[in-house]
Amino acid sequence: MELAPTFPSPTSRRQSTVLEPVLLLLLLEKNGSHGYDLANRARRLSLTGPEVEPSSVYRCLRWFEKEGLVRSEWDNEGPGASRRRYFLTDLGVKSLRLWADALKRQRGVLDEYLGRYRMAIPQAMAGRGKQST
Amino acid sequence: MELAPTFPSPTSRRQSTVLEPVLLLLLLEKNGSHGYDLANRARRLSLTGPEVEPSSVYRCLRWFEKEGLVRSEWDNEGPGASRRRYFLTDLGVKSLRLWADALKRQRGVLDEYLGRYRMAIPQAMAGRGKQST
DNA sequence: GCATATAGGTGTCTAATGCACATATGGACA
DNA sequence: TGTCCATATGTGCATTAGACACCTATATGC
Repeated sequence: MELAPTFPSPTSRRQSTVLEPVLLLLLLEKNGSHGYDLANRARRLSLTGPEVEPSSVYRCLRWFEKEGLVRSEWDNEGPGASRRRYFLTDLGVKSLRLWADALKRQRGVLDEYLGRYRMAIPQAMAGRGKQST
Repeated sequence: MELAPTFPSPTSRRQSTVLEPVLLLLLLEKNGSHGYDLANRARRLSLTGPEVEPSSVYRCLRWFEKEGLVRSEWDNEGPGASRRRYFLTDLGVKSLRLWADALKRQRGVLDEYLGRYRMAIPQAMAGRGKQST
């Protein structure tokens, strides 16, 4: 548990609870991506801050493959170390669709949350002596 | 990790990673709430489905108190078992404000995610033979 | 030779939390 | 009286995610 998301964070270091839908979308956008590239592109879409652990990405991708959401193949072409390229399966696309539906609902809840927050916070500010920020 | 949020969920049962801001807002809306009531009201604002474990709520509230985000007092008035009433402290309000800021950013990321999803999904549907739904 | 960027991992420990279970009060009802 | 249910608050255990440290390998620049 965290005091607040971007706080000095007392003990916890929990990161992306929502890596899965991000990786699935990035694969939909560019099928055949490899882990290192996905880890870099995931930062822009990360719901929990711009930090994305590459090791978490690799593990997630292996889990995807075990569950049949992606298949992979080695790519030894080009310079540098070999890349393992990942490709979405039909099941992967289906999973992504379910994730997207859930995230739409989440956005609805988020809107309700923020609306209620805006309704409730002014009184609290007044009642406690108008703290700044 | 989950295949998808509302899937038959193979192994995991992870619930609300975002209980904290919900409870803080509910306390702002009705200061002096008790855990059982918060658990019921939290279902409407839960980002991960309508299930909210009361035990998680109680544990979260005790953690809040330990961290100084709330203070509590026993209420033996009225019928039934005693309630422990919780009151936000200034630190609790501050934490809520930080959470709200983070959730605003999250909604921005969510918007980008859903926009990119809508851009990318039609091609995938066409390329794979227009699956239904 | 050595650092750095790219690329892909494993091992381990901690924190979150779902589930089962324990406790107590008071009302309904037979 | 006894039993059941709703309210109300918790604890203990086992599973799980994930942060961090660490390891390997290739190619390029200095």
